[in-house]
Amino acid sequence: MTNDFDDPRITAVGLLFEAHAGLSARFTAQLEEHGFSAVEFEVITRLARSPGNQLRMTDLAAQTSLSTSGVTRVVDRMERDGLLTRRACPSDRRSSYAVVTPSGMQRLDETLPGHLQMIERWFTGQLDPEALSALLDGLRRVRDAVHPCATAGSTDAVPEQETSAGGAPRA
Amino acid sequence: MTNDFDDPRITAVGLLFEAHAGLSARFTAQLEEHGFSAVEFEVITRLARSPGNQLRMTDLAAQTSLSTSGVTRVVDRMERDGLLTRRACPSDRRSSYAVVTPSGMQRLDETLPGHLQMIERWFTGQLDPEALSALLDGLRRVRDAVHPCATAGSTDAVPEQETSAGGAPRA
DNA sequence: CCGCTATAGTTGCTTAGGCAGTCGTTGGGC
DNA sequence: GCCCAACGACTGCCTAAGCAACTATAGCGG
Repeated sequence: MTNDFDDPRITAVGLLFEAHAGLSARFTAQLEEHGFSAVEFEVITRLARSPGNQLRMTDLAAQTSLSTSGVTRVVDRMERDGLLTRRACPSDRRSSYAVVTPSGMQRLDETLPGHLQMIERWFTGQLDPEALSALLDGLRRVRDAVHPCATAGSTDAVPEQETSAGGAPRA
Repeated sequence: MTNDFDDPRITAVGLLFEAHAGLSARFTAQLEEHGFSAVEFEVITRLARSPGNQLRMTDLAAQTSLSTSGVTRVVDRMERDGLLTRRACPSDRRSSYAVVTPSGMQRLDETLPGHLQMIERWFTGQLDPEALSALLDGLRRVRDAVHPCATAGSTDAVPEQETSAGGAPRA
């Protein structure tokens, strides 16, 4: 059999993907304790850090890796659960906003500290500061290269904010 | 609003997840040109690098991040497409092997060079050697920490092989 | 040797999410 | 002011995949 499967490039990808999968699993477990799926948590987080705790559906789709129909459905669920509300956009009657409800903010506040602990425990705390920053530098380079322009979202509205989870200002 | 959302830990995770998402998207596009989904490619790769180009269904489930029922269905599809076959396990009549067919190997051989190019183009080639190895070191540390023991798979059969995509021997 | 528990694989049911098509809205060209 | 292409959101239909239930086998204890 061809041994191309042992190529170091494959190994590298394997490492990245497994680290991602492992972290995802840990996070998912903790988030579920608070009634969030990973997607829901991402959605509510993106909303919560946006001005007015709201975003237009399309922009939300751009910032998450969901399609617009995916966003419609997630917001449906979260609205049903009382975490979000839809609000009509006054300036464009086609658009609507997804807004975090007080109850949603509360759930998020309850969830966040634990989530940060998980990140520290399984990710950032695993490395000494310089190793961590080397890792992040590398990731940033890769991220910028593959940047699907998907995560950037609402690009014309906030051109320089990049990803906002890995935005230039502090990353 | 609480500004915990700007926490550098969140940023770090964002970076890792976005790099992953971006690479996934690139790879998926290229793999689809050869008729593979990402999952199918992972499955056939794991099989192809196993002795005899085969694995028991359970071991395959352990090595991929699929459940056993997930594996059943993927193998169903790939068998239907002529890429794999099921073979009864002589020593345990409950088990069955998934085996890569010659046709499957051929498709894989056609796909692999392009895939390696994609990896190089979007990932490993983005960094100079030392930055890359720093990145990989960091990822390995994280991966080992979160190691879900899922990707390790067939642990009792091949205890030291780790993940085989990021195995110790060469990673 | 018999039965009991654990294991391998499959299947029914359910949910998530994508694509493509629809409907209402907008804004530019004339 | 009118028309039409583009856009935002939503819905129908489909596939993927997980959980739990089920079947068949294995291997151990008595």
